[in-house]
Amino acid sequence: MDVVNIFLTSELGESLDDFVHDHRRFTFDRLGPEGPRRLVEGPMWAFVDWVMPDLAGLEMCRRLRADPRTADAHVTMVLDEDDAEDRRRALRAGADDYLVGPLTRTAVLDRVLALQSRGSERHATQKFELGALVIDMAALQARWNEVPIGLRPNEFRLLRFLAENPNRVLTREDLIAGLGKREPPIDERTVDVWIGRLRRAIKAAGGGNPLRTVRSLGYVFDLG
Amino acid sequence: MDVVNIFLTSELGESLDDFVHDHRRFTFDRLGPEGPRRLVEGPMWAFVDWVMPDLAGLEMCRRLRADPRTADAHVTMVLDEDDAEDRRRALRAGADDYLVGPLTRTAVLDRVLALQSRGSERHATQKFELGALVIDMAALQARWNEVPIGLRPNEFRLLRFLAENPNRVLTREDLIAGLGKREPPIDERTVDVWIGRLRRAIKAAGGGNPLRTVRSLGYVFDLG
DNA sequence: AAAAGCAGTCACAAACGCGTCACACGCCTG
DNA sequence: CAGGCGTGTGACGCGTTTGTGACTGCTTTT
Repeated sequence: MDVVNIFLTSELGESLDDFVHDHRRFTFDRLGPEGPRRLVEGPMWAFVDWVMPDLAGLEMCRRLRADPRTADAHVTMVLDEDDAEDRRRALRAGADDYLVGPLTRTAVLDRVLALQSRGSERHATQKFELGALVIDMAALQARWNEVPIGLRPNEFRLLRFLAENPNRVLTREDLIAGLGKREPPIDERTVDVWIGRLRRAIKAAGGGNPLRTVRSLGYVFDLG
Repeated sequence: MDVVNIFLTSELGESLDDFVHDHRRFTFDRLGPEGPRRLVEGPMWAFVDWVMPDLAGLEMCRRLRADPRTADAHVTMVLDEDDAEDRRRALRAGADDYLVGPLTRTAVLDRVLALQSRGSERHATQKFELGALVIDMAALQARWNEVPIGLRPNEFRLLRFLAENPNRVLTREDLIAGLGKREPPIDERTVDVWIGRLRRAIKAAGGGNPLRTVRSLGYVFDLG
């Protein structure tokens, strides 16, 4: 299930903690002058006050838009009063929406729930997570506990295929076919070398050995 | 001097011909169902009616955003009445701005002149900041730690497209398509030369190398 | 205990992919 | 029209990747 991340510029975040506790799908964080503190996954909403302690709200809006981490967040500006000129400026600065009046708990939740129910289409970046191992299909990169694993193209494909069929013995034939190698027919013993290289790469990144050998049959990606 | 290109969905274009004649800085063209007819250089504005003969205005908005030729145009939607829900939909479909009421000659000119004079307050997609790298779409210039990078047009477009999809492997095919090159079909190996030239230009400005090669797949703009 | 079967590892040659250069073509400018 | 600039392409060379055979050590079978 996707987690919804909400960033706020006001103190309201703390008063929402109980709500977060009850609804684990939500995450709240307060926006500092530099933008979001954490890098998050999933849908994001930002609520930006027109006036902020260290920074004008408009400038914050622009920074959120300029920062690729938050470029596609839904930004709602909070205006003091319903002034047409302010509204225009907010939209121009990159806000998607605005909200008039003080930032209250119900106002935030209403807005988020309303927008969420409207099923916004988001580009779902494919990403596997198998314990400490994360396979990022967009960046074509694998990490073990956030440590990048230096994989060669074939090794990456192999790891991906194994991770897609966890807890299942894959024969050498399966693996060769799974990597789309047809021509010329690959010697099955070559798979052993692939596995060896993949294991070494994972170990070099400080990882364990999720690849178990099943004698006379093949290999398994062990989950848990 | 830059020419300002304006696209319209209504018949208004013809009645603006005299104005164009007097002010050679402006170019008007009517938007067909497929998007702009001509490929133009320089700042672009598009005015899209809420209702269009062959296509819903919202769909046109999305197409303008999706088409790399017009992705950074300033899109203003023309609403029939000031409905909050319509406004929201327009903005979500990619519009930068909206305008209530019929599309008249003065309304168009006012809007364009107002936005143009307001140079600094542009939509956020006009300025990226990725660490030391800043891409200023308005000035069509990139800087590394404030040092301008001498980029040729194609290199600028390439950098822009890469920076818009950070941490994501883009195949040579993606890049060719992303730069809107169709005719004649570009040899994929040409992309290597583009990348090489772009890297050299960045290095010449004292910059690092944010462009990572992913062997046998493509290139990534590395963020952080 | 010997023999056969199986997997891990190494070294190496061939193939592959990429960076780079020089050149040709088209375009605009003076 | 000459010259400069931007750009696409073929060609060359280098480093990396990868499939394979050989050797080794462990396990199972006879």
